[in-house]
Amino acid sequence: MGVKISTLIKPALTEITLPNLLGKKIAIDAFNSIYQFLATIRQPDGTPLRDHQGNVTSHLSGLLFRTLRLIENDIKPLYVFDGPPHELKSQIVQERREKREEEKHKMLQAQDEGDFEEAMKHAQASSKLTSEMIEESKQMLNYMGVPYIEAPHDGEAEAARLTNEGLVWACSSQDYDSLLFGSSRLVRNLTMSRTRRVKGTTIEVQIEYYFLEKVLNELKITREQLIDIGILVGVDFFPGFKGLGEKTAYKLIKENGSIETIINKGIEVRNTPIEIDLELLNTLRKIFLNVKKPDKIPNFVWKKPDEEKLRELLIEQKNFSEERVSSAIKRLVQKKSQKSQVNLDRFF
DNA sequence: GGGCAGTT
DNA sequence: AACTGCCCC
Repeated sequence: MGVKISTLIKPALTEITLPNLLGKKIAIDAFNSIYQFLATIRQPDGTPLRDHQGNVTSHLSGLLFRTLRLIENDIKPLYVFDGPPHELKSQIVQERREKREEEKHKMLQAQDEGDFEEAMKHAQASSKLTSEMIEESKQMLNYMGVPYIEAPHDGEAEAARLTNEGLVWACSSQDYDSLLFGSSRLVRNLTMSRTRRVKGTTIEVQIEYYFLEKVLNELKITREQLIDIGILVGVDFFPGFKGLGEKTAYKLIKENGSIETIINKGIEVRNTPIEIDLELLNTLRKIFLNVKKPDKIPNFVWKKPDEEKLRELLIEQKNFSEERVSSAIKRLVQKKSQKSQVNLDRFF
């Protein structure tokens, strides 16, 4: 659950395709990506893919084939995992845990009643990434020869830092938080652009590219003000204010400049004055503005896959079909076809 | 989400 | 070649 500013920053959106990212290193928010696979790769009644022992394997299937797709398009993925969370995040995490429990009940109920569509909805909302899933994802990436790092704290913060240090070209996540962390470039929907079926209707899914400078120029605000907007609507470290969405938050910041002014003027939203402890406000801003550097500079390389280990993990342990794994490995090892460079100078 | 085969 | 539907584990 990232910061809800999608409508606000839409005017700064640039649509791109995979060939536009040819040769680029991309820091992928691992947690966000793996969670997405776990939530979406399911049978029509909401049941995820499982191995013979009943362990969920949806995340591995998604991660394997997505990563493969990127490599085939000459994109260099680097997965960034979350490190220990900030103490302010724990509270929000607890709330999400409770919400998941509720959703699980609703899913089981819907399955009993035979309402598969309803079951699917709640199955997705009750998805939980376990530490085992994280560990085996790392292991598989290792065998694939794809690098990953663990962030000092927030994965998106580290991905933003890597982008701004020039160690990768952009970061990729479905959430917009990396922009608050100052990332100059954010890529969303990092997948083959194609039509997808959502609730009976087909929609075109395009890769989205956001350039922070363009976002700030369009909105005519500073990054500090973008962070204030985030705090008002809610971020991973603070729930925001009830009834205060992105439109109102933008209007308030545009008119008043900062949260302090809003507080001082005693501005009310839905008959409730906006109040936040100034020390907390300062702490929240610092989380986004002073991203901690890791103790040692991350060193990442893309290697040849370990075919034997990959086969052992996926075929023997996770019961993937031999044919699928063999073809995946073949694609992984094969010298990538030379793709024509698509000039994007006018955007970048 | 992505592979793949069957269809137009 | 584009599109649809089913399956993957």
